[in-house]
Amino acid sequence: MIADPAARQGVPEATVARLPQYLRALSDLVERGVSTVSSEELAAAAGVRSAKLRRDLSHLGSYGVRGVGYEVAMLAHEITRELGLAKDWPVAIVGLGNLGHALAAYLGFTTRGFQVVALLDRDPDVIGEEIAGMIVGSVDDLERIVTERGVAIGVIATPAASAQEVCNRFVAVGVGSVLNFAPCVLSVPAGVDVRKVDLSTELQILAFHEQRKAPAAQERMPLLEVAP
Amino acid sequence: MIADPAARQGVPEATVARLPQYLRALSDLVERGVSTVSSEELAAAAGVRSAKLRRDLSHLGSYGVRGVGYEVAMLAHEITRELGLAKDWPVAIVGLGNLGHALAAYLGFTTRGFQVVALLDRDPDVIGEEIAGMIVGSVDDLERIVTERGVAIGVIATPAASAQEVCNRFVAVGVGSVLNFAPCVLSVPAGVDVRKVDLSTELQILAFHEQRKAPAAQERMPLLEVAP
DNA sequence: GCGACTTTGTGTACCCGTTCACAAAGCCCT
DNA sequence: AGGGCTTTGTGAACGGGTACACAAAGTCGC
Repeated sequence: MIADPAARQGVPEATVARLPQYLRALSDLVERGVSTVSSEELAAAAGVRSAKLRRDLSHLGSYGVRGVGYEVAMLAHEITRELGLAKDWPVAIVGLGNLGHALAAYLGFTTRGFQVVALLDRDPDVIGEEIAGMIVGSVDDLERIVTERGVAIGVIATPAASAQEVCNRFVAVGVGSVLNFAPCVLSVPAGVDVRKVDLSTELQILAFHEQRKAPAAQERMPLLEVAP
Repeated sequence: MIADPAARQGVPEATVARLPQYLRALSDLVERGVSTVSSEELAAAAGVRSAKLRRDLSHLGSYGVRGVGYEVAMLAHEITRELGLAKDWPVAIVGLGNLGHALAAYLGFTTRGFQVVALLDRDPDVIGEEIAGMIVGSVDDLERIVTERGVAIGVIATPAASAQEVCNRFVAVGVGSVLNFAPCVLSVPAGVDVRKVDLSTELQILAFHEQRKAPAAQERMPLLEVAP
């Protein structure tokens, strides 16, 4: 029942990327009133192999009891803390077209660990509009608002042409993490994290695999023969 | 100037995931009228190292001329073909809340290689609405519409509770690739591809890194000292 | 026509992450 | 109290992907 004495340097990036999934699965279990879960069960709920789950959790410390499993509430708490979600992070969203609108609604209601504290757009028709209980401000005030409200994470949902400029302004006033929905690469100084979500990229990857499957009449591909 | 004689078995998954970015960078170059590009330049535009770019392209075949670089239009064409985007893939979107709405608008106008051929929802208030030039149909007609219109790629933007059911129905009528925006894991039979896009997961990963940076008053972390 | 220069394509070494398989460790039942 | 059962945590082997560095291959100037 010792906490985490020495495991505190360096959780692998691949593990970090899966922690949110584990956390979601654990939340489901909490709601269903389950108090204990084995690595096998939790792994199934999160869509991974149990060995991988155990390896991942071992990087956080040694929660879990041999012969029994993990205590759901306690593990959820530990992952929450590890991810830095014990308190809410102030988030600003720039660009409130269709996508920005959806993001504002989604983050405003669904997600724990974050609080949308600013919605900013360039279009005068959009400025002043109320979305998810918050008034859209002008992107001209970005620096002031970000500073005042202590924004640490910026979400960019503008067209690609504006994304780099918005990003630069975010970084200049101390935003350390950027989530980019614009279809372009952003340059940032070292120490700033950028993650990119790109719908067409995902679809194109699917298209690649789909093409391999369908024996469409465009190329010979005697890759493998399946019994008919 | 030989095409691709033997390189046709097995492009690594990591390479496939980057091809869309290369394609986008190449499209930008085409618009700017650039006709030739070196691996160094293209890599910079796509945000990767040149060695990685060359290794990736070598998996497609040997386009590119030593001492000169790659012909932009030709390389773009080859990547397009490799990704299976030579023709448009018919796509269906299920769930037209805020996010589905944004996706429909985005795919309807921006993206090449795909054509939205069906918008489906369960809510009678949404059915019949026009979004991006297309009328929303009833999810009850999913099987008929998907079959009639030859949908190969399904996009799920429903609440998590409905996602698995929609997915099952997609798979049952032959949809081979699913893009899932619902925050849950989907079970599919072998041979079906699922990709997941999850906004809160991305934010949580950023929060993790942000927590490591900010010397917030919650844990000792003398990770690195920067000159003030 | 040839030499110098540029840039690709790749052999090689390395590193991160995954998987296997099992010993260590705790609980439960008798 | 102790043996057997269950499940964790991890050493070790493996595999895919990345980075380095350079030889092969082509262009351009003279």
